[in-house]
Amino acid sequence: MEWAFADDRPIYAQIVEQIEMGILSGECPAGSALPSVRALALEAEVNPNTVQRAFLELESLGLVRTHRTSGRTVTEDGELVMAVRRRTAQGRVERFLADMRSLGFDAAQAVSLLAEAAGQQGCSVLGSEPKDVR
Amino acid sequence: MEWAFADDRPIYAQIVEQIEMGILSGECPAGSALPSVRALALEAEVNPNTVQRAFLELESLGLVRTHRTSGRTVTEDGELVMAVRRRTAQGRVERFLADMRSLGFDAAQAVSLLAEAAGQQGCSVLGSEPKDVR
DNA sequence: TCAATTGTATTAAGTACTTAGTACAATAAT
DNA sequence: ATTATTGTACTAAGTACTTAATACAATTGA
Repeated sequence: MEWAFADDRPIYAQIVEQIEMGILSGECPAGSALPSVRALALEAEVNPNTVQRAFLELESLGLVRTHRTSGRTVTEDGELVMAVRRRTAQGRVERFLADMRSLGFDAAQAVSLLAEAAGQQGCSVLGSEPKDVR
Repeated sequence: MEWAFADDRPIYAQIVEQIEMGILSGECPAGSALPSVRALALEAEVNPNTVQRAFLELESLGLVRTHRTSGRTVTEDGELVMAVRRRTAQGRVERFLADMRSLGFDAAQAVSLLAEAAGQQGCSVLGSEPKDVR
């Protein structure tokens, strides 16, 4: 993992998101070990307290389990992981549509632009006048 | 405008974004007047200093002009507005693709999910196993 | 001319995030 | 048993964001 952080959001929140994504995408399989608080703090070059806070949130989400003195592991509840993944994906989709609507692109145009960027065909509507979708 | 703010990002940044979107979408036409610092502070129920800071950033973006004692107006540089709109839209598209990739969806699946949510047809891949796209 | 409105500047205080440094309890490994 | 590693807890300090409360300069408009 790279552990690069933007400065427009708390670091602990970005650690939560990056680990969560690793779990949801299957990069960190169910039951696999996570780095210790101190090890991750060294690797990501942040304070141990910040890592601790991130882990606490991941536990409250149910995605991570703590074993008193033998570190943390990814949850083995595959159902939960899949449910969170579905919900997160749905949220991203809706946020994208809302963002594009704010920019004056309707849903069909958003799909076109995405398909185009995804390497599929599609004529560009990027230069078109904004639609009034309010 | 509604002026609702999330608590995970500075308020001034959210004001910048909402006004910027209004300009980029054409809701606030070129040359149109913007509310005064005090008026917007009242309307959005935030401190005038916070509004002032947001306006300063909009000016540095070139989207807003200040007239010493007669308020602020949207820039009349239509070329700039369109350029920013294109760049912003492209950024949203790329962020969405990156987010979906982190969740284990490839570009084609991202397009499918978006088309589905946009009201068009398309079979759901939301429940599928994550693809390893790293 | 005069009052109101506008942008702007300043100081002070409170909260959240982050870092630094230290310490303790529990358990795994030797 | 002893050592090392783990999670956890705590205090202190610095920075950024926000609010509050004023104040001043410039210009508009009656």
